[in-house]
Amino acid sequence: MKLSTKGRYGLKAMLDLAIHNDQGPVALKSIAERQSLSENYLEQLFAALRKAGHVRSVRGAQGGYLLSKNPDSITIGSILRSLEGSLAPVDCVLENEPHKCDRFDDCVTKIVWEKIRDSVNEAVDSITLGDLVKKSNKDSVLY
Amino acid sequence: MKLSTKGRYGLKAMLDLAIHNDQGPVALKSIAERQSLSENYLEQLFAALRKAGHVRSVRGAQGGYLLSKNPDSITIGSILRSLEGSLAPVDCVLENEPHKCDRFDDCVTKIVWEKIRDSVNEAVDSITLGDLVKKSNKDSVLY
DNA sequence: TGAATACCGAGTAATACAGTTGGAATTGGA
DNA sequence: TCCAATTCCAACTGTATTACTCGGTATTCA
Repeated sequence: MKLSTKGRYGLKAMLDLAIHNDQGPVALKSIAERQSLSENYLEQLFAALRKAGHVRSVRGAQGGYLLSKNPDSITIGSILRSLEGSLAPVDCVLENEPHKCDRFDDCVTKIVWEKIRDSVNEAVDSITLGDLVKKSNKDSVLY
Repeated sequence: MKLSTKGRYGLKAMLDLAIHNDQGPVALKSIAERQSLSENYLEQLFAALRKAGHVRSVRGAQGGYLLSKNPDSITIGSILRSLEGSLAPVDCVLENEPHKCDRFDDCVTKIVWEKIRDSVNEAVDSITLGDLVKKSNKDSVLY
């Protein structure tokens, strides 16, 4: 039940971006340096975040990434799901296209998986990127 | 954020055991056959379940496993945690010994990880094995 | 024009997962 | 008393996933 580095690094990077967003496009290089992450790896994560509509890019010199929405309207859940895929604990209760097994209709353990899925989604959808920005100390590198 | 087969198979097996528990020791072979699982693999899972105090074993011919407690007092959470380890989404918010990073005290994303951890634990601890037994159709193999 | 950037696809080393294998110890029943 | 059925245990192994790296192209600002 561990999150992969995609979700962990991606959220850190999005928070970094949100904090520096008002200073024009933020280059991945600067995020990578501040957060001690691989710039090359961040490229992959931002490709997914861009496809999900969370960020938009500015190419060329002095380019970088900008949030495409207000931080208050970006939930942590939408960020994590765009990077990790569904947060469902097993494939048979995927939100969109559940991978049905032959016992699907009579499965009792499914109750458990659905409850986990729903409570995780509820938890991460109840926090926005804006919430985290407000809680971080903008003058510090520590967040 | 997927559960491994340990948690999935282990819960299935525990439910199977709970349903057949009143008929004396249940051999892993029979659980494996009913649930289409590897008997050898189940051995590993039951070693963990035994150490956690959920089942007790009877060795020798006609031996097998028995629940060591009433199904109503075994939470799904305690089963899953004994098989999967902590259900925390990242190591820095492990319940017992958090793996602290150098930004631990000022970390904002930690808020998210703690919330996920707590809501997963709450979800799985609110269901007992007894609840699942009551919901399964004992006459059917389908559960 | 050149440096700085995003963009893209493929390659790779390390790790974790999902078992298998071979045996030893125990016990009930023929 | 011995055999078959079972738990118990510790390696071993193939496969898949993760967490990146690498090399190159496209774009844009100064």
